[in-house]
Amino acid sequence: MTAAASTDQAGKERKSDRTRAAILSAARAQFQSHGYDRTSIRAVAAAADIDPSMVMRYYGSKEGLFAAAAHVDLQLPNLSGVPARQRGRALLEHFIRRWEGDLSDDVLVLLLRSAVTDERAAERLQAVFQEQLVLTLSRVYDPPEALRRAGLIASQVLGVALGRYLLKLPGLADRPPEDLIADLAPTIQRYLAAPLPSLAAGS
Amino acid sequence: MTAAASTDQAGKERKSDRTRAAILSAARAQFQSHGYDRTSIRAVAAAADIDPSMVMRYYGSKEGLFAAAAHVDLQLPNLSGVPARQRGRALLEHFIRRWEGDLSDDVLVLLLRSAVTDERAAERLQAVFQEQLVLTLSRVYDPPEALRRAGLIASQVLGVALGRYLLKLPGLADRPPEDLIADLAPTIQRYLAAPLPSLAAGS
DNA sequence: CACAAAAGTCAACACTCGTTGGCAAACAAG
DNA sequence: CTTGTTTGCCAACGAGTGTTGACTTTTGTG
Repeated sequence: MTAAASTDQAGKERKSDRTRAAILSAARAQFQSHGYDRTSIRAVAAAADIDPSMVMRYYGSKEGLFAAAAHVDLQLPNLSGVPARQRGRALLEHFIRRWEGDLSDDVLVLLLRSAVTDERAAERLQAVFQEQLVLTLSRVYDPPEALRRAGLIASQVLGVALGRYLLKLPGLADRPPEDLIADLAPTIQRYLAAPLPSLAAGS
Repeated sequence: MTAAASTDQAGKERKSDRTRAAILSAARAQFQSHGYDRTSIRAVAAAADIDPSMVMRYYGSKEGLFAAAAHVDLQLPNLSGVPARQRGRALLEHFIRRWEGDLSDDVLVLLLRSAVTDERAAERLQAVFQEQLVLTLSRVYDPPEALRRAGLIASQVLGVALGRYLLKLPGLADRPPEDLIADLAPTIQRYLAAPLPSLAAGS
C-alpha cells in the first residue's frame, strides 16, 4: 500500500522509528510512575521532545499508546529442570528478578498501577495471569486445580509487589530481596506443589 | 464562636448534618468504585442531590473530602483469647469479614484503589499498616520482628484483596470465602507465629 | 413581625485534557 | 528542478475539572 513496500521485507528502518521509540519510552516512564489517568499525552510528548499531535499520529489515541506500552511477558521459567522441592523458591526468585532485578522492565509496575483504576488495564492483567501463569500450571495440574494454585501464587506475588513497589510499606519496601525470598519461598512452594486442603462440598 | 455554642455540649443535630452525611456517603461510593482521580466533586454532588459548591463549603476541597471519607479502622481482634495454633486462621477470617463480610464498609477498597496512584492515600494506608497491624504485633514481638511479620501478613492480605476485589482475577474473585480461608490460613499462621528463617548477616 | 445566621443555588473563573486539521520543512524519486 | 510523501509544528475546538463569590431562600430566635 505505502511507498515503503519496497523496503518492508527486511527491517529497513524509517526515520520516524526513532521518534516512535522515544514516544514509547517516555510513555512507559510516565505510565509507570503516574498511572494511566495522571499521564497526559502532552507530558509524554514533552518528555520525548516532540509535539503532542505526533503521539496521536503514531498511536491513534491515548488508549492506543497505553496498549502499545503495556505489553507484558512474564518470561516464566521452565521448572521441570528444577528439583521439586526448590521450585517454589525458583519461581519466587524469578518474579523478584522480573520486578526489580536483571529481568525487570517497568511494564509490570506500569500495568499494576493502571489496572487498579482502569478497566482495560485490569483486563490486560487478567489476560497475563490467565495466559501465562495459569497456562504454565496447567501442564502439571488439572484446570480447576491449576486455576486455584495460580490464584494463590498471584495473590502473594502481587501483594508483595503492591506493598513493596507501589505502597512502599516499611516492612516490605526496605528489605533486601534475599531476605524477602527466604521468608516467602515456603509460601510459594506450598501454593505451587504441596497438597491443598480438600474443599468441603456442603455448607 | 458560632451561634451553635448553646447546643454544642450535647449532640443536638444541625439541619446540615444530613447533607454532610449524604455527601460523605456519596463520596465513599464514588471513591470506592472509581478511585480518587476519576471521582469528580460534581459527580459526588449529583449523587447526593446537592450543589457542588456545598461540598466545598463543608469539606474545603476535594482533598479534604477524601480525607473525611477515608478514615479506616481495621478493628483488629485481640488474639490473646485464641489458641496459639488457630490465630492465623482467626486473623485471616477477621480480615475477610472486614473486606467483604459483616464488618465491611467500602473504605478499605476505597483506600486501596486510591493509594495506588495518590500519594496522600498511600501515606494514609501506610499509617493504617503501621499504627494498627505493626502495633498489634509489637505486643508480642520485638519491633524489628513485628515489622517483618506485619509486612508479610500485609503482603498476603493486600494481595488477596487486590486480586479479588480490584482486579477480579478468576482464581481469586470467584471462590467462596471459606475456601480461600482454608487455603490461606496456614500462610498467615506461619507469618504470624511460626519461626522465620534467620537472616544472613553477610553477603 | 424583624433580623441575622445558616443552607442552598447559580454562574462563572482559570485551567488541563484528548483530539483535530491545516500548513511548513525535510526528504526521496522521477 | 519538480513532484509527492513523510515528518513535524502550531493553533484551536469542545469538554470536563476544582474552586470561588455573589445572590436567594430557609430557619431559628428576640
